[in-house]
Amino acid sequence: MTETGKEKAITMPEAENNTFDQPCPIRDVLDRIGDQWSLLVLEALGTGRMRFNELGREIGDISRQMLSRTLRRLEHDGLVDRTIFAEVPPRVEYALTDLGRSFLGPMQVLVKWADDNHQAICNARLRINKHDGSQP
Amino acid sequence: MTETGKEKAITMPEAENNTFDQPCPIRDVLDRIGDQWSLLVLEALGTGRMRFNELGREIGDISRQMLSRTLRRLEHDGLVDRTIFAEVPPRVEYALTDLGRSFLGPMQVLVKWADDNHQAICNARLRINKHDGSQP
DNA sequence: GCTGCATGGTCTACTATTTAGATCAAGGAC
DNA sequence: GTCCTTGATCTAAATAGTAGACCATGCAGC
Repeated sequence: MTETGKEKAITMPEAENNTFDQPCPIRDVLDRIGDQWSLLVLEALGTGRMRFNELGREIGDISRQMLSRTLRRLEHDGLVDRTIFAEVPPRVEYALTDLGRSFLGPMQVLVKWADDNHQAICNARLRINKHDGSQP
Repeated sequence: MTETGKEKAITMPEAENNTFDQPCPIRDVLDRIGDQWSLLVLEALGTGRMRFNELGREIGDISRQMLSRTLRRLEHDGLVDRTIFAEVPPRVEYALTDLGRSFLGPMQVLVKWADDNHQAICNARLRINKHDGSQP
């Protein structure tokens, strides 16, 4: 079950879904950036170019595989640029492209909302929502 | 090995993480709305109040379990309001709260970006990114 | 009177994704 | 010679998500 001959996304990172049969572009784009890590990676890169492990340290709790995969996807989508320096030990730097930078604005709006409404959300969470069907 | 600082108790819907030891509110909020489904649910509810199955049909490919879980979480976070009508067959309607509605603006910005840049992303995807170590 | 349908979920069994940790390659420090 | 560094990748195990069966309830049809 674990290593059966199914070549899925783990074994073939290159063979991602390239067919754009998504009816709506929003859905298509949200499928990519709406995951756990992409926003965080883009936010981290918003502060400037970074190396792989530096990025991992900045985000804190991302596994190397997911960092690698997320970066590859963002690069593939044209949001992130990857530069390899032929040094030893190897150095690889990641930076936002123009397209990637254009995303910072919308993301900042989102982050601002999160910041502004964090307290309200905390309050809602602390209020025990008992749905015992209290019908007046 | 068991729990090293990061507990995301999604497996236990009742016992959600109520401790706010997240250093940054952005991270805390993004952990909730930055998943596959929350955005889509909020977007769907943005058009008006809806019943459970209606919502599922609108989104299309969400499992009932995830829809239920996502709605419960959004309700718990105070973004969505749940109204049960004591009828048979049972009727449950979901609607955005004021807090939930306040999120529509930021989301629209995001959706607009997705819409505007969908083509650029498609172009980037179609361009085969071969990283054969071509250093300048 | 009994069966079947509709709704809003939940439970279970399976599948897919994510993680943790080992490993790799290659040059430099010791 | 041995170990350290970096940027990954591979494997095995844990976790998250899916599809579909199932539940309760009142009414329509037989």
